Amino acid sequence: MDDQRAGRDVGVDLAAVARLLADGTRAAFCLALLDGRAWTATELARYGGVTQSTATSHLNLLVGGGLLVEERHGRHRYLRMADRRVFELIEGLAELAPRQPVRPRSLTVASRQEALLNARLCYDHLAGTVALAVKDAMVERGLLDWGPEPGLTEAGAAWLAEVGVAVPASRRPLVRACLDWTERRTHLAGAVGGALCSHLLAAGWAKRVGTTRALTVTPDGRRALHAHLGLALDEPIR
Amino acid sequence: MDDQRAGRDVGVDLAAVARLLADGTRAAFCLALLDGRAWTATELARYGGVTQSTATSHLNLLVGGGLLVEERHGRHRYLRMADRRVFELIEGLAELAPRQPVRPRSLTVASRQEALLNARLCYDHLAGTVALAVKDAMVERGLLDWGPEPGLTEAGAAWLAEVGVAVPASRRPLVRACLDWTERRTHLAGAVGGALCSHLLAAGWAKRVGTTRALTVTPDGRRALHAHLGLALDEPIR
DNA sequence: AGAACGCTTTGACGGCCGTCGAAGCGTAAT
DNA sequence: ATTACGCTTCGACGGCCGTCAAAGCGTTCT
Repeated sequence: MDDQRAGRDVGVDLAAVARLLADGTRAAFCLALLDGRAWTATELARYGGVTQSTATSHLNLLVGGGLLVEERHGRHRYLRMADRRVFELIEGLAELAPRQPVRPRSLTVASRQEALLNARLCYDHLAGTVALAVKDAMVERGLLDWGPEPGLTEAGAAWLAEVGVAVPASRRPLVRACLDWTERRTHLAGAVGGALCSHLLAAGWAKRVGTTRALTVTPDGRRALHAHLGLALDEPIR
Repeated sequence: MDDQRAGRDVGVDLAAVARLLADGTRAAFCLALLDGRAWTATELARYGGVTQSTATSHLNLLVGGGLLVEERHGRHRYLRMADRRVFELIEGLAELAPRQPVRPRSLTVASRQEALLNARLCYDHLAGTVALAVKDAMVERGLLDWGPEPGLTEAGAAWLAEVGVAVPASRRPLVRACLDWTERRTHLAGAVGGALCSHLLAAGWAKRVGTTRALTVTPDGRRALHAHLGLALDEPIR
């Protein structure tokens, strides 16, 4: 009997899916897409540090394997996660993955990494540990509902007005939960998240680090967050 | 700038874990180990259709990567899943994996493991033909959603309460699809699967056969399954 | 003591696949 | 029309890794 090869005849090809994520570049793409947004092929190529041709072949594989879905608009190819199950798969992998304490090649790179983990832009809102702290504090104070369907409370609306955050009216949902790929928790997105982040920058409470997506909270910002949210942020390690 | 390679410096090495499962032989090993038992290296080699030396190197990788744990007893090397997270990872992969049509198994092989095929423990829940029958009946009665994203319906929650199954609250997903390596189909896992199985044993509806993973459904159990699910189980062939 | 068994090590072979540059194609901007 | 841009295709290179046979080591059986 060729029952000997039974293991290879299993009706499900696990390895085919795993192989899609077994490459560093493709894994990096998926980690980037964990933010739930749609990225263009070029953005992903740059993020992964590969040429466009390389990115194209990777993206073909990921789309063909059903992990990503694409939308063509003009000369752009937008890519996003196909399914909630894919999010969960990536999360499961991340849980078991070895954490490499990021090997700093230079001090500037190291501090930039630090800043990225601490606070950064995710689309148009705040991400990183600071974002999580802000969200937690807002939930704590009853400004946000953070159940299965996140929303802004009345107290939250009043608080925004008091702080001076104007939320532009749009069809965009007020509050959304965005998954953070460094912390693997959700932070505040949606119209409120965007407006709050704009205010942080406009009021000089946070500044962008160079041209990257990294942010630093200014001393003014720390004072303001403490005053309005009772938040005590540590000095960034420099 | 070397911000270009930002995606590669993320502190989590997803690809390292995925690479462990990206090989057909290693994937076959993991599918075999999905039954929660400890297999010897030789059993796995035979199951995967490779030589012992090949199996050794694969097992070293899987143990080194933290997916499996080993126990040495005399000249035997026993291997089993390291963690519940590993089970869930494999299940998650199986959900997304391409399905190949199952080719019919020979009668001799089919009758050989009749007892195991009928009902057995898979990790902490029920597996085998009985498990499939239970799952199918639950889906039939609208107690479970069994689409791409399996879930418990309201009727399902009510049914559990009526039957007397208490599902402990945890971060664990309520309902999961677990791949059955004998049937090549998915059965009920997750918190509900575990709780249901506990109840079967606690209520005397099923009993373990000796110290193995095999189960028999008691007459009481058959009556109960018929009453609650309209399930007509045949007498076990023995 | 001797034989059988389970597993590991070593070395060599072969194939798969990720990478790039260059050229090509279609869309959008000027 | 012309240019720029985003993406794809092609061909070639190179490295990684899964595979086996054979020899070796330690344990258990007779």
